[in-house]
Amino acid sequence: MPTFFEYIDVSLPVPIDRPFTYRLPETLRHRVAPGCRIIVPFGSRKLTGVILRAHNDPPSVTAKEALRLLDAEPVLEEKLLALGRWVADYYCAPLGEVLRSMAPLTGEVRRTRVWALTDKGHSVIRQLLIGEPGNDTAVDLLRLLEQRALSETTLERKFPGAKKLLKSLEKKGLIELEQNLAERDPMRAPAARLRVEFQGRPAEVKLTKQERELVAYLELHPGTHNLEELELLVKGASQAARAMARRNLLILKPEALTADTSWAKPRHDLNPEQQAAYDEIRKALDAHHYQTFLLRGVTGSGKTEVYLSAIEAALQLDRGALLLVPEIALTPAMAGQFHSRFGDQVAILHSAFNDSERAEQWRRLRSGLAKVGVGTRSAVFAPVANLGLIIVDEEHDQSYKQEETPRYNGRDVAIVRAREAKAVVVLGSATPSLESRYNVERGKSRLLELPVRVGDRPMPTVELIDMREEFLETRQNGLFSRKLIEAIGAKIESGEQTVLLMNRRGFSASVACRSCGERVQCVNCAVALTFHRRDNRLLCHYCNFAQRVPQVCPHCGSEHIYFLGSGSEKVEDELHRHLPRARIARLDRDTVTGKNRYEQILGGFREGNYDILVGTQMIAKGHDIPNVTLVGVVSGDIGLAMPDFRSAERAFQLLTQVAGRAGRHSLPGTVLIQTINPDHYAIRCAAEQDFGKFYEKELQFRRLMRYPPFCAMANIVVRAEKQEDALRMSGQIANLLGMPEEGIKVLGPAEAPVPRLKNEFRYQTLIKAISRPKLNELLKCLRQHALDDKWPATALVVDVDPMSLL
DNA sequence: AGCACGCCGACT
DNA sequence: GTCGGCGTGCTC
Repeated sequence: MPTFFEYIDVSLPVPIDRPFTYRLPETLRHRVAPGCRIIVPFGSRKLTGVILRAHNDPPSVTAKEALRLLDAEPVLEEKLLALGRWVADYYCAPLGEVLRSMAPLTGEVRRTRVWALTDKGHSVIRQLLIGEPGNDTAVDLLRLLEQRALSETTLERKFPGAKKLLKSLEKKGLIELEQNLAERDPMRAPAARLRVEFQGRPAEVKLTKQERELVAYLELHPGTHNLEELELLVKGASQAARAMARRNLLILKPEALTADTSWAKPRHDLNPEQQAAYDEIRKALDAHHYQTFLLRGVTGSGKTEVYLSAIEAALQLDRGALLLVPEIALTPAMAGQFHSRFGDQVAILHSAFNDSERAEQWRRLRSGLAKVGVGTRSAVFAPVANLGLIIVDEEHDQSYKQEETPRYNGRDVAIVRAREAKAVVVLGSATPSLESRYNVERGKSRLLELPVRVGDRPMPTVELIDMREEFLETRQNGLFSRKLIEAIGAKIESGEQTVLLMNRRGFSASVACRSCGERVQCVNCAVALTFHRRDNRLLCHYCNFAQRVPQVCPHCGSEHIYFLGSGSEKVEDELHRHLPRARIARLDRDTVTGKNRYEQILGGFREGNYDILVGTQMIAKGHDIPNVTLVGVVSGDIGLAMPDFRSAERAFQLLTQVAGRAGRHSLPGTVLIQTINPDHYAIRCAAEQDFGKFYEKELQFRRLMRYPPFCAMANIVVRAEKQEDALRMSGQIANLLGMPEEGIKVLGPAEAPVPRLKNEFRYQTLIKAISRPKLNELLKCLRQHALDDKWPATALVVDVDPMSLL
């Protein structure tokens, strides 16, 4: 093996599924290795890619020279690179895009384009300076650029309408656009993630009023401060601090991930069921074999304690561990729990972190400083050394599936990664996915059960309320049954709290015309707009398009507009009417506006500032709220009618999870589910809290219909702005799949459930295959066809193992 | 996906 | 006449 390489093959984050060959400058020839990131010229751009191979085979085309190596050590070590290849192959995604979503550091280098003076520009401005002070914008602009190259946005802010001016100056050859590879400026991080360090009054510098105020405060309060908190105490602190940091008058550094340890629970002993589950996991860890476990524990059965003990066991064996959690579960409180147990050995990986924060966590794991990674979906790629254990909490959760290319499922990637690493996987859930549960029957996974709640707390009692009967008895088509209102009222009297699920946001589901029956639809999507009363607008829940409520019907001009169906906003509203004294909080995407709003609202509820928490499915996954003894479900039916083979499973999971919010501490809980389908098995099984029965029923349906887990499935969507293009392409799909071979079943192509989305027409085809390789082969054919026929890069969407068909 | 190059309508 | 619209084609 030569130690000098002239060429490298680089995978780039572009939808062109092949590596590109570059020549290495002399200085880099002995320093490169597969898995390192490198900056290369690509067309007129500069891109960061990952080196796949270093070699000495001259390419057929002349190779450009690579620009800059970013890593001395591979950022994606061999096994992770192999995992990336597996993901690209299995999910039919370009390798470059897979690697981009694996290595968070790719974004560390930001591409900016800035306007800079040309040599001619420099000389022109010098001549002008000799003359009179200019009063024309072009001159001012050039003078500004003489000091520093600036981005178009910055210039536009200083000189409104600068865009035109810039173009004409470019024509005159005075300025040019320059590629600027700026390292991400830490000072631009949000205030919440910055800490101010002050070292005493600077000597003899002019400060603005705001800066003086900031200095005054810092002098009175020595030590370091979080910039966001400072902002609340000193007006304009953020701006002043940033300005001062640029002049080196104080130091701004990224906030260390200080965990909130106030929520850490003392370690308690495992109960017999937990101990038994732990023992099994421990045995597998000791054996150093690959093994998957399905840990099915009812809500409140203490799965987390088992996780913590298992991680401890892995650490004792000197192996690393990964814990994956759903998006919504990774909160400071959760991070705190792990921090207090494992200290600095934990690295927290969250998609909301910016690149430098993520890079820091990656480095800690890679260097072995941290041995436990805790994070959301993409954390499955975290460089944990000597990986021994991967835990996937709430494994059924939809957020493990990435809904953009590469459309991987973090849970499934975890299993593949563990198999290669001879590691143990623990999939935990109160409501496992059908696939995972079925894998137990197939012998691919071992079942561990926690059938009772910790501390012998009883399961909540669940009652169905038949809203059809309610209507017959009251002749009123209200949102709430008498029973639910009475129950909530009683809880307010006794000082206990209620959680109320309404799984649709907004005020009313749609707006329709009494005269012609048409519903008001989104201009971009084939979807009814939802009325949001707070801002008195109609909103599209798919593309966020908003419009005023029309006075007359847009179709027939009639004035008889009316509102249909209800959402969480209306639930809150009507609740105020029924229970005027109740203090109500609402938790949905409309009220959770900022990063902290979710915690704020939930925190306020936990502290007892509210009697009732109304919300969408967000509340089903929230944290333990001790004083909640009543859970109400306004409509258990929403979602059941969705054209999706998983709708029953999802309804069951949601109802079971939300029911689990009731009575988790010393008080027993009650759950009231309103429904017009009380006989539907998903609803009945949820009411009986009987996962086993639901599993049997649902499995029967899936087997009959040959849905997963009884087939390998993919959803093919073609999309185009023009309907004719979309139709043409889907016609070709139909031709290609017209005579499917044995073991392949094709449904479609047909209009997608939302035929128009974000201004694109969409047609979809479901493919069910008896074997995974057959499916994969077929999908490769389709992709090849799209390539040969020169379809636009985004026209074909291949979703392997789809979670949602929308 | 970007981004450049290239060919047709409304403006100084 | 030009500016600038976005269709088409390439990226080692």
